[in-house]
Amino acid sequence: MKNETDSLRLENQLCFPLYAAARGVVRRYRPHLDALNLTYTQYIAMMVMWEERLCSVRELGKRLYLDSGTLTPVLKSLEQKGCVRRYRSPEDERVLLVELTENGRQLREACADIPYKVGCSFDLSAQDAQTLHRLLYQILGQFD
Amino acid sequence: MKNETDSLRLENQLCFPLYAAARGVVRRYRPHLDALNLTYTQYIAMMVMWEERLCSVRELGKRLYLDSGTLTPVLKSLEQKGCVRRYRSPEDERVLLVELTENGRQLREACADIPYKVGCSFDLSAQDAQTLHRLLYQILGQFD
DNA sequence: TATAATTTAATTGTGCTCAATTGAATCGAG
DNA sequence: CTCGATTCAATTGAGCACAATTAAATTATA
Repeated sequence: MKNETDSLRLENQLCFPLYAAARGVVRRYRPHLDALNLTYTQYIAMMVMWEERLCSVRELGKRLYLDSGTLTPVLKSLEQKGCVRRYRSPEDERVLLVELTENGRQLREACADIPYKVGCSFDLSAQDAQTLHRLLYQILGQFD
Repeated sequence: MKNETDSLRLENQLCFPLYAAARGVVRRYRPHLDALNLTYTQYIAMMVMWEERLCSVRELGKRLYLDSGTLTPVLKSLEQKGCVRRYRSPEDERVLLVELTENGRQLREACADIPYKVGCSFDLSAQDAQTLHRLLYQILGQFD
């Protein structure tokens, strides 16, 4: 039987373990990404670029649930590293297109084993991972 | 049958929905916390204080999976608002003790309905919430 | 067509996260 | 007791998250 006291206990919140686990998992990626001179946000942005090759900032933001305030500096940094090109769409000058470069494409091979390595570092059964995946996307679906 | 191509797809990662869902959930708290002039990090710090009343920065950090670089400014801000007091332990001057004030205690009542309100805004069955909770703590347990 | 509304990305400012470093206090081995 | 190691919090610097604002381009409407 829950009351106000229980509801404000840290361990009864969903937000807390969610937030802490997310940061912890990102921390596990860091050593692998450091070696490739990538931040985590740059990495997930590149994941979209590997799938799309050409993509507007807006589309990228929708996929990643991030706005231009976050993406603009991330994409500028990726451009400086030569992973993407950025240019205004000729059809609509408001739209900034981001395009994968050959350099960026090659980075994908270097990243190929990261998910496996990080995945192995977690003691989570395939069944549990799948359940977690499903529940997270169920939550994410409510942010559209 | 998975290959490198699949493993680097955004939607096959666990890290991505975890991170995005965590931020989305925190965003749902924001309007409620804004009304009380609290940030999310201040809020979870207060949750520990409501449970402990007196707690070192180190213990707080262990509970929240945060270090002093994050906590120091958060706790200073909470002190300025009059929610906690901070003072060095007489037994060990290295240790900074954080103590709940009467003001801080009263804040708890004002926060009492936040978990319920936020919880209601998610379409997640009690069963699913419990499963998610279990899986997240299973992951968190690997960060100790 | 003129202008009002909308869309898009960039910018700005505040706060969080984290790694690395610093400095003080304490502890432990000799 | 002394010196080196450890512990603890604070600080610093880099990068991310996000709300709010700005400016330009486009679209819709009167």
